[in-house]
Amino acid sequence: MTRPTMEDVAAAAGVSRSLVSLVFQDSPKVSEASRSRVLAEAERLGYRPNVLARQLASNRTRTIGILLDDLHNPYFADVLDAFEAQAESAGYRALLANGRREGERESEALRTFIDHRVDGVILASPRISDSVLTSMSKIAPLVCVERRVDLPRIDVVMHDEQIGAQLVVDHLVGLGHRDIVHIDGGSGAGAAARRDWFMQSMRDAGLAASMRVIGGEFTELAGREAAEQLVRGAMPTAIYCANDAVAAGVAAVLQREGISIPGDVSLVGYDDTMLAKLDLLSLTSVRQPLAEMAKASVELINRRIDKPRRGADIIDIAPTLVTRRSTAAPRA
Amino acid sequence: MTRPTMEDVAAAAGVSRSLVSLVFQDSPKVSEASRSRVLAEAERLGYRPNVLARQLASNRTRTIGILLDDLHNPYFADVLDAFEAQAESAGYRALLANGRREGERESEALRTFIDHRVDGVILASPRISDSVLTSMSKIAPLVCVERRVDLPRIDVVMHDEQIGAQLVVDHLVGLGHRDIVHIDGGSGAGAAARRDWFMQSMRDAGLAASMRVIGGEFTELAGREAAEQLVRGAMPTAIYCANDAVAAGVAAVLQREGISIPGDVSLVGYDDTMLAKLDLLSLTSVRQPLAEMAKASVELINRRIDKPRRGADIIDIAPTLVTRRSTAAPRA
DNA sequence: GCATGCTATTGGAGCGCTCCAATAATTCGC
DNA sequence: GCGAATTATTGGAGCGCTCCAATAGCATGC
Repeated sequence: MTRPTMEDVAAAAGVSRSLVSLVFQDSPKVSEASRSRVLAEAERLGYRPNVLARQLASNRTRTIGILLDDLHNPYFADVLDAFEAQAESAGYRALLANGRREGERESEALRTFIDHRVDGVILASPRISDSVLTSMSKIAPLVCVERRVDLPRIDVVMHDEQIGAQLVVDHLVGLGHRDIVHIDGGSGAGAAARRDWFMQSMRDAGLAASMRVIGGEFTELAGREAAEQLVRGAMPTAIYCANDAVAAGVAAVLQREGISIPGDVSLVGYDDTMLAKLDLLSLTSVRQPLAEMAKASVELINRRIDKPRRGADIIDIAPTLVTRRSTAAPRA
Repeated sequence: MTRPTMEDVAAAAGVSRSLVSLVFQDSPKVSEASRSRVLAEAERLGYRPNVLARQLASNRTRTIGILLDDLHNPYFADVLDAFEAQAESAGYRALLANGRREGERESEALRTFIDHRVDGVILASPRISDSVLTSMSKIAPLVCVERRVDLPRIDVVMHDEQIGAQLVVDHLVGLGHRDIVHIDGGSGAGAAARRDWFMQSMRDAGLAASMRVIGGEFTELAGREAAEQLVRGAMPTAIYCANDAVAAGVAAVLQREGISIPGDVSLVGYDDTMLAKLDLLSLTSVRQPLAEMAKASVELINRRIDKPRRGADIIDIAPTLVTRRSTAAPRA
């Protein structure tokens, strides 16, 4: 299993190793004749450049690390798609890691990225402590997505929670709902902002009196528990959930109780994941502008590579609402 | 952002670079005094070994590539968990890649792994052509999971489809079902085996006459289409789906038609993904023995590193059935 | 025909590490 | 207390590449 090196290709093509190197760097100052001869020999020998050696010599890996909090959450599969595509179109290779919802594991993965000399790291909803983030940010450019850190050299990309809340409330109020409950994400990342903007939007709509918030978490189980509570007490006409998983839990309880969606209650989720698209749920949900967020993130990394000591940027991008069958006008 | 090297640590600790190298390899032949001095200086300088240089010099990366067909399918998140954990406990680092259900992309990702000199690659349900597999297998050890290739040097790990089918049929027949429909996975990987063993199990149960198969695919949409067909024709008492996504599609149609699960029809899925666990579905499903499969895969890679020219192994591992609320005795 | 300015090619140093053979320091038996 | 055996440390070559300064080749202009 010993593989050919540049030296071998050079010898076969009757040129120097340097020339072969230039060919594989797509250098314009190689004659057409040499280029094609080298490529032909490389092909014949089955030569592929050794990325490790290349990276070591050039001190540039052209690789971005993408750290995802939880690959079990279908939302992160969407995040991955968008970010991987952006990294690639900017000429980077993407390395993935799975944080499994533990700050400790995430820190470990971040260190692994740094050991591999990635040019930058994108952290999606990270749980890593500020102190680890700070020390790592001195070594490589870091971008936090969907977590609003306030640290000297770390850029942040968010989707605009205020607009998300407004879209939901406007949609529901437009349909005629007044009695709206929000099941929140508890202490999860972004949960507080989501809840606060819901309340603000309700107040703006003049519905401060009829708004309610139930404590939850970003899980299906939390959705079931919150729904049990509602079923036993006063049902609203619409339920706005912290994410799609919560909405799935709510739907399960409502179905069991014979409460129809959207006939009796309208249901709204957040993140527009695969769950929302299931025909079983067909859930109205807020879609994050992942493509734009990804684009902004990669640009921020490029900017920080050029200018490492720049102050931190915070970028907010507007989400959209995807309406499906889970919302309708309330019963008259 | 210039980082300290071994040389710097050696100078600071007053020893040679070789000694520092030995310390970071956990060599037993370093005196306790030197070891602690070196580690202290490394810590003080914030030194971390350059993985690239290490890998280049040692010609061993201690890294395994894990190639997943589709990160949007929650099944692969489970696969990832199991395989990543196994790789790590065997002392490997795991690199991930997302094939996005396209053979071409998967080939590209496989090449990237190979360029990075991974010690081996685990391919989960790959769509890569046999010719690419063959040529890559000459460069690095490859293990195919859940795809039964028959190529000289490529080991295969499968879960046992025959047992899976038997578990399902035995469970349903045990509950009293006789009229059972299978919605198959069409041309998807493993679909044929799943269908064939269903038919065989039905025959073994003496139900050859009442078994039915409907053509489908491994998607929710396919499940809805198949269910529409059943609703318009003769409903069975139990439906066994090629995977959980298909079952979710079936459930959506049945719910809309007011057909109760499991009151009117029992429903069984496959893969025991997050979908099956949703309370909304609470789906009886076949669970693949991912931990064992992962363990076997890593062992096969180790064996092939030691003995590259070994014949190909095929390993089958028995799945289990997870029963939930979607199955019950048929109406009398 | 010869300096001039090109462009195409080359050799060598160096990236940060590992590994090996050689050397230095320590321990042990008697 | 001395050589042998053992243990700890070192220098140097080499992994496969990039990058730079130096050189070779070659058409121009006069």
